[in-house]
Amino acid sequence: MNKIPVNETVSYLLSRICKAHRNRANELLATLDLHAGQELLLQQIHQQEGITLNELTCGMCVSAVTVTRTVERLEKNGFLKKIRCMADQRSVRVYLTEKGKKAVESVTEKMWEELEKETVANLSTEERLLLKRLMMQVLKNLS
Amino acid sequence: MNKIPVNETVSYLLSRICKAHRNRANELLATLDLHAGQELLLQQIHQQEGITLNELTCGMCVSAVTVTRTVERLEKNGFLKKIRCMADQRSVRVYLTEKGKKAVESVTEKMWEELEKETVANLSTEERLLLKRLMMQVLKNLS
DNA sequence: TAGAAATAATTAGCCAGCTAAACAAGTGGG
DNA sequence: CCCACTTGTTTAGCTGGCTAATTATTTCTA
Repeated sequence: MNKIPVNETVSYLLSRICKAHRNRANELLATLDLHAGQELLLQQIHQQEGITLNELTCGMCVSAVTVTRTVERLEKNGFLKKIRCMADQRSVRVYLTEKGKKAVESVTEKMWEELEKETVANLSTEERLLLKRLMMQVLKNLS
Repeated sequence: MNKIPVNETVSYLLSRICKAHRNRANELLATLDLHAGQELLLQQIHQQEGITLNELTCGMCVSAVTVTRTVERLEKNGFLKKIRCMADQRSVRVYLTEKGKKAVESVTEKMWEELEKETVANLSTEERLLLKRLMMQVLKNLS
């Protein structure tokens, strides 16, 4: 490392992209009454009805607290409901409401595809694959 | 777009990397008593003594509220001090303390370089340049 | 010159993220 | 069986992010 200025590093570029990406996601999600991160949680629940908070914590790679609170807010807004598990009283299972199911559909069609389209715009198919490969290496480095 | 599963998109990969990168940054910054984002703010101030909050807002690409609050916390923790500008009573100028100046040095040597090294590990010089180019396109797409 | 418009910062409240600690339930070994 | 240990969730409090509204100051226009 030869003292590259901070603002010319991959890290700096990453933090800038992260912010821009998240902001764009939030813009697209606003029309669905959702916040960045919630949509992925809803999709996880959609893939596994009755998933536990613990499973969500692992699947989302976030802390248990974050899951608890996000789920709380989504329940309050009518997207899901939590039910304590009778087989294991420590566990809470989560189920989508009709509103939640509709939201998941909208997330996929109106939000995620649009976000992805914008994110990889002006990149050829080859460049997209290349970008993915490099990014996977970065993710591996940081995990 | 041919209905790529969400978890195979560049966007999803991005959000995962963002989280991992930010967490790693926070780990490295914890020893310096700083939080992700604060270090870049301190560096901006270091580059321009007496920078205004408004200039920081533009330079950091964040909201004025975020700058106000982060600066508040950094002042409280002794890294900087704010002084209202006499020429324009609306403005606040920010100056690093000795503690703040030392922190900026440490940020560069003990945190940012380490983070960058880990982020681009296992990538050749060519791959790094390529990654930067592709990422710049992504940033441009999202801005 | 006076008042409207613009500007800089702050307040209030919402969000996802985190660590540490606490609480309740479950497990397993002596 | 009993209790130490583990597990799942929640509480408490901190952070950077945001929007909308507010306050004080400055600028601009008629």
